[in-house]
Amino acid sequence: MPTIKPLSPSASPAPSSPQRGLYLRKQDLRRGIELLFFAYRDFTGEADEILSELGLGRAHHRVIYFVGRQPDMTVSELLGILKITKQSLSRVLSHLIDTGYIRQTPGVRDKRQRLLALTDKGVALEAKLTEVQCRRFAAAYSARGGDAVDGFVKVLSSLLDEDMREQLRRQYPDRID
Amino acid sequence: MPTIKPLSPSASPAPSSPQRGLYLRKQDLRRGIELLFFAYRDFTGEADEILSELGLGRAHHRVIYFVGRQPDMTVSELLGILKITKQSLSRVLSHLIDTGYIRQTPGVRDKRQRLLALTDKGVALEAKLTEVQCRRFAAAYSARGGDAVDGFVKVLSSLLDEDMREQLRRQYPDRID
DNA sequence: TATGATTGGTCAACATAGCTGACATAAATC
DNA sequence: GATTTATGTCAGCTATGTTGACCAATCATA
Repeated sequence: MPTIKPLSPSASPAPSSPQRGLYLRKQDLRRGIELLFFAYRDFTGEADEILSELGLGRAHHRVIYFVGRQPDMTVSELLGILKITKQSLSRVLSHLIDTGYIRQTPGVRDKRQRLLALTDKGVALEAKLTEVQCRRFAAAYSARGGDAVDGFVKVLSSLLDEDMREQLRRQYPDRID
Repeated sequence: MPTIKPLSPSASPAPSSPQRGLYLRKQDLRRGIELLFFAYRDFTGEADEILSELGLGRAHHRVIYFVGRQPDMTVSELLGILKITKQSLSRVLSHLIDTGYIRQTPGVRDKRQRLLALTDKGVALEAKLTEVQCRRFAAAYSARGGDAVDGFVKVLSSLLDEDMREQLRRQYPDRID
């Protein structure tokens, strides 16, 4: 059983020390980096398993997730969220349309647009995937409480690129940040 | 500034409290899911750019990072952390050895082992990459303060698979969790 | 109305980074 | 001596990203 050894010992002052910026020591920053990596990997793991049984991957999940979140979104909007090329999206999106998870309808205001929405089959899969991920988040949130959740959200949003923060600010106008 | 919604009462509420889990609403959980996705993507973006100029990818970064963190680790240990196949690791690791970022020395206790360590060139790259990532974390941590950092770390660690949490508990014996 | 910009799609080729399976070698262990 | 362990390697497959070129329908406007 491989294990990770502790980082080299430090002066390790008391965690409750009033010293400002104590959490900015190199090893604390590295701990954050590592936690983000491991947490992201574990977080996506469960959904990945469900998806692979259906012959789908994480890229399909992202499309299903965001289309489910905002029905009748345009391809442009989706590209703007995912920040991948339209060729990459096309491969995945075409497959989801062919296999009946997503349907397209021409835009009303602008007939060039293809408005994306989940089919019933898509809704069912989205619900299943979001449920396992929400369950993990709910467990973590419950275990740590509202103040921790608040800090979690704050720090994550500060890790974003500035333009992404702006984008999310518009998306969640009533939330902290 | 938009109104900040009270996410929860400060101290652990009674399980029967009507305010319990206010932050467990579906939309708050989805916000967490999305933030984690966007933050992870943005977080890795900067390092990815540096790497691509050197003809390296994120997989190389992970190897360099963890070898730098724990010099003379074995291949098995690295596999246990990364949780990829040895064939996947081999491709990346061989390249890093060929290009002089990592060196191998036979184990002393067990001569089958190949102990991995960074060369000077590897140390320099690791420092550069870790520096940009630490800078981003330091900015986020400073902006939000110690309580937020504390919550961030707590929630992230609760998002981990149980075996991973156990592994990290051994790694950071003196930290919260 | 003619022109140019926008929205979306497609084909081809390529790179990275995961995977499985089979097999090899040296060293440790029983 | 036989078996297990640590590591490496070959071959091939898959998923998901990239560039570049090009096309069609529609919209906006000079």
